[in-house]
Amino acid sequence: MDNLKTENTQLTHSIKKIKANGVRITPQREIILEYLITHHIHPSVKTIQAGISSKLPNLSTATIYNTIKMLVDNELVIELPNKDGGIRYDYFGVPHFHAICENCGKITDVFLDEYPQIAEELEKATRDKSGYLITGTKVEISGICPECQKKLHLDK
Amino acid sequence: MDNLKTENTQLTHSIKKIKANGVRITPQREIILEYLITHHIHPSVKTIQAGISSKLPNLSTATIYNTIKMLVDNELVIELPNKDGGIRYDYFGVPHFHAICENCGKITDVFLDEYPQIAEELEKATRDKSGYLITGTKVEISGICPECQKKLHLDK
DNA sequence: AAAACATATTAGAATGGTTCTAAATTAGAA
DNA sequence: TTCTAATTTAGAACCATTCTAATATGTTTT
Repeated sequence: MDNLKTENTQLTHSIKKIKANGVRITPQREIILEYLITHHIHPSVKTIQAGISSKLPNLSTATIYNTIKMLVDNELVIELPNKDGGIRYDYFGVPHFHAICENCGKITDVFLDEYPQIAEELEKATRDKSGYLITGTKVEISGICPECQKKLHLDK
Repeated sequence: MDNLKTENTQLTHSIKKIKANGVRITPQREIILEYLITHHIHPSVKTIQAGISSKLPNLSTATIYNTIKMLVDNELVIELPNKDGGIRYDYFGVPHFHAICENCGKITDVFLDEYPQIAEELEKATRDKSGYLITGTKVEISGICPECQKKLHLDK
């Protein structure tokens, strides 16, 4: 497993980064962070809670929300609010954007070599035209995923 | 006012488009649509309700939600879910993207000549890499707006 | 123009994700 | 080890959105 080493490295680096900002590391925080680094399913709070319930059976939802807020503040995680009022989360190690299925809600990562340049171009335009101080860019493509195309008989 | 003619045209065209899809035009629907065409403030449902309360004092929130759903289905309006659990709406006449202020929540339109090409490039990559059937693209740049930069003493 | 019917509107209740609160616990510094 | 501020917890509160069932209305047909 090549991923394992990478993910361990990411965990170590992320924890270092958090500590450097004067934030305490608790077992809850480490386990939530590890879950996000090792699960690229853009989980909701509920999904995270279910995913680590064996390790932390008494974990409060408030703790998950607090931890995520901390991770967002430390620029390790981004929030993906959806139309159903919920929010899903994404450990943002490598820059990428998202395709979201309008039928089943699945979120798919899209990695594109040119993406960082494109994001920079959009950010520059925003800076120039609106005077914003930019902190981040999010691209979301809506559509129907291959599985749902089949289900809905939309496939060729 | 050059805008006035444009906005009237947009209203007429939008209503025609809706009717063509077999949807009834009611006073509520027309007033909500007109409000969205003439107010580029990315309003929430509450803001819309307040904005047209003089014309429709007894308007139910359910009607606003229903109307917006219809307008989204007819591709006249896009939804902008935010982190606070609310959704804001945008009449999407001319393609553009958004800058959102992390401090005050304001959403600012950014118009860029190259944007349609950039969106197409991102959509092509998504089609090729993920097999999605694409229906739309959303770009959101996070940052601090000029006013909040001043408030927060972040200005140069 | 009137009747008929499917569709839309309304008020208020229900839902459910997120935030708040106050008490108990704990990480990390001294 | 002791201390203290930060964190966690359980559950209540909040609030945007959705649902429901009764009422009203826009279109089509006669």
